[in-house]
Amino acid sequence: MLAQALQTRLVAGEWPCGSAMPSEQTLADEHQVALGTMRRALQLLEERGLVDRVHGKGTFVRQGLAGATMLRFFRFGQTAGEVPLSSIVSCKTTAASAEVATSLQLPPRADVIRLQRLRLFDGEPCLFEEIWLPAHRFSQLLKREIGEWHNLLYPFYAEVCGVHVMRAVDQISFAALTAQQARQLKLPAGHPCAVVRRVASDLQGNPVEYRVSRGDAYAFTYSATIT
Amino acid sequence: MLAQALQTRLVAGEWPCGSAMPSEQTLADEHQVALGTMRRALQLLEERGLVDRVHGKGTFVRQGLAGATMLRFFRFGQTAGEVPLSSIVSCKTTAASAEVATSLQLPPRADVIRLQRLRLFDGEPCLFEEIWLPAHRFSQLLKREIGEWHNLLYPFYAEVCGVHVMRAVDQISFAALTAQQARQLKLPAGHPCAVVRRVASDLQGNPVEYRVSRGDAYAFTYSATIT
DNA sequence: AAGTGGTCTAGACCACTCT
DNA sequence: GAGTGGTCTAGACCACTTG
Repeated sequence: MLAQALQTRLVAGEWPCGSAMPSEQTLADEHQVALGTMRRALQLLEERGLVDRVHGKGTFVRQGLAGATMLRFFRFGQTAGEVPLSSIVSCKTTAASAEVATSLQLPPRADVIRLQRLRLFDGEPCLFEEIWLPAHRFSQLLKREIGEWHNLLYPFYAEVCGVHVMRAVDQISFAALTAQQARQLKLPAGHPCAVVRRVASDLQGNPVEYRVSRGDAYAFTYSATIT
Repeated sequence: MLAQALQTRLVAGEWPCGSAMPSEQTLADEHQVALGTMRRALQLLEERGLVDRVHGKGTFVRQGLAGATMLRFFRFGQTAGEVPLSSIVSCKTTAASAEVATSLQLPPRADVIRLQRLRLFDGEPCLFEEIWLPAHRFSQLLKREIGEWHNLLYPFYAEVCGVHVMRAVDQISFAALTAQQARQLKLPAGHPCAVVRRVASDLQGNPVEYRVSRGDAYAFTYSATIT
């Protein structure tokens, strides 16, 4: 398939994230196919979320996810598009647990960076996040002061470590808060909470972040459409 | 847009649910466009979930949803594809509450059929459902004995009332069980439960069913992908 | 004005399904 | 073998963006 050949070139990094690809005609010539065929292949890449096509401008390699997407699961009263403040609770390098190693496709007890982060709305804690990152790809992160970190991590990963998050899979379940989690969220221990386990991946499909977010179950909301 | 013109013919009921549409060439002639143009229009209709295209056979108007889809939100130990048994708890005609009338786009206090249904796995109750249907479209339902009802309601709606459910929007939240709900599910009152509010619509986009399903929050699971 | 993607044409050939 | 959708070609013209 032509689209697959194009995707291989793209994933190999031939065109940097955010840059414009060659025009349809140029690519068609390079692959020695008709223009219409190349158009169809590029449309497939757009459907797969790998590129953005803009009429009159060109075809661009996607930049990556913005990162404010966790709040689509909760209603805390924030207005649309508003990003809650973040507070890094802890940040240290450690050995991956079995759960973390499996999720990140790392060998057992591999080095990972472990973050704990609290997200605040109106000064009140609303989300408690634990985040694990493969140490070998994120070492640059530790050279930055905590105060320099952005509220949105994904663009920060791209800027500091060159890691572009292109895709995330969220697994939602439900549990009771432990005493430690409850303390962070200023809720009683045992309070019901929604748990979102996320594995984020880069363009090559390699997992680059494992994140577990917890928030008040009664603030949870989500909509899904079946067709 | 050509696809819109085709969709209008389809929604008007020109080709019955499940039947084959005319071939690409025939449709292209009817609309006086080139074959390739009609192909793309049909591909759009397939992306919108209105038709199924089968290589070598033809293009078919979609039958509607099967209906076993509520269990994609829960893990009760059932094996894949297995449909849990249903037990109708009550069935009566009543006046729509504000919530129900709004969801079904009916005038206030319009006549609706109200069902209560328990879904069972291994003899144990796992889901409690309340279902409201517009009385004017589902009057045939009341002429059937409860024992004749199928476990899957959507194909039953189609068979008995000619109503084909093509699309459903699920709104998920969490709450505590009321005493009555808890009794049905054999759980303690106040136990956390996942609530799925569903509005199901037909081909024309008219809402035809409003359903609220409740199950043990600790059995809840769902996966979503962000791109 | 030049370059881009979006739509459309009028064919050709291939792969699949059914009788 | 007849009929279907799937892929591809080699153009034409239009709409949008930028210098």
